[in-house]
Amino acid sequence: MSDKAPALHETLRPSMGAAMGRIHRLWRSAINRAVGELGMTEARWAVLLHLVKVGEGCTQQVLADELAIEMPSLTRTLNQLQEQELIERRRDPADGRVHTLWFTPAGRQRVADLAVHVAKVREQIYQGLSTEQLDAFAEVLLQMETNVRGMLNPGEASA
Amino acid sequence: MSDKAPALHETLRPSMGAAMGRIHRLWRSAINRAVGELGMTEARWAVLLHLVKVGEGCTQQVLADELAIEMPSLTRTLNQLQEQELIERRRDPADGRVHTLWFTPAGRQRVADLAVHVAKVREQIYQGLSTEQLDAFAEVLLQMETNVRGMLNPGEASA
DNA sequence: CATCAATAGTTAGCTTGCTAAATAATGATT
DNA sequence: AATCATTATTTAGCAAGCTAACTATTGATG
Repeated sequence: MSDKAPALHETLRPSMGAAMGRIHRLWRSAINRAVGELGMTEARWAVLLHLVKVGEGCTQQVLADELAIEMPSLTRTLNQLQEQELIERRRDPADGRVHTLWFTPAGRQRVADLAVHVAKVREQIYQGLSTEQLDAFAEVLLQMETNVRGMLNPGEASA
Repeated sequence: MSDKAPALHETLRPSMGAAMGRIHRLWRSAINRAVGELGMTEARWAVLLHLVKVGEGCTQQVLADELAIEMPSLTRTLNQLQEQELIERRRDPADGRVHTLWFTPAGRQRVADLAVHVAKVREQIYQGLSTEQLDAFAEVLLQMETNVRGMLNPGEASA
């Protein structure tokens, strides 16, 4: 018993970034499967979800930052969502460079429909995990996101 | 005190999948920045790292599953690594369909060099988090990975 | 008010994920 | 031995991330 197997974190912690990568790919695949029939992909769903989160009327810049994707990626996905008539861009009368983003009525309805499907995937991924575990997990995610954002943008206030 | 703000997990837990997506993108960006000078990308680094993990001599199939990517994605990245003379494919004499994967001496050295750079990123991402938090986090990651893999491949033993 | 740097968004083209279909080798069955 | 399904890998082409470079608008400065 003097030389027992290394503790979990000793073997896993070095590659938790890679683990998040794997889980993200697997999860994306599960979401794509769940929402595909509604003409949706994980990328499009993520945009809709984050638009709910930051609130209608925001700029593309703000939404891209919230999603942690670059503007050109967002532009393409917004084009698709606009094509599907789920969102619309409106020029800001106060600043001609800016587009603000809004749901169409169909878009708002679609978000509600999708949320049901996504919730099912969520439940399955959380299986076997306690509320305490999930809370602790959420807290670490928050801290990590703050840390990486700070690392990539060294000269920025965090709020 | 009857109507206080919702607990952290109440607001965050619904979108932890999205949070992992954001963190993965941000982390990938940080890794790309850290290893770019060595002619490396996060995708290539991940392949090297997982080849260390599963061990030389494994098949592409096994490595792809471990990485949670599809075979065609792996094929392309292996081509690049072979081009850089960091790994080599050997035909399995016992089964002509199979390629087994091996590091070149340069490849083994490169992994060691890269690990140093990646470790620096890791330290920054783990800032402000205790050993206990990271252990708990690792455990939840493990469970989630098991859950999603099970969800995507319903008819498979897990080990 | 003319110019010039900064900002929001787009376009073009690369990387790396994916699925579908092709190729090649194996193993089971007649 | 000939055929046929299965398995490992590759090829081809789409999806969605990225950077670099472009356009249009703003706002600051001479």
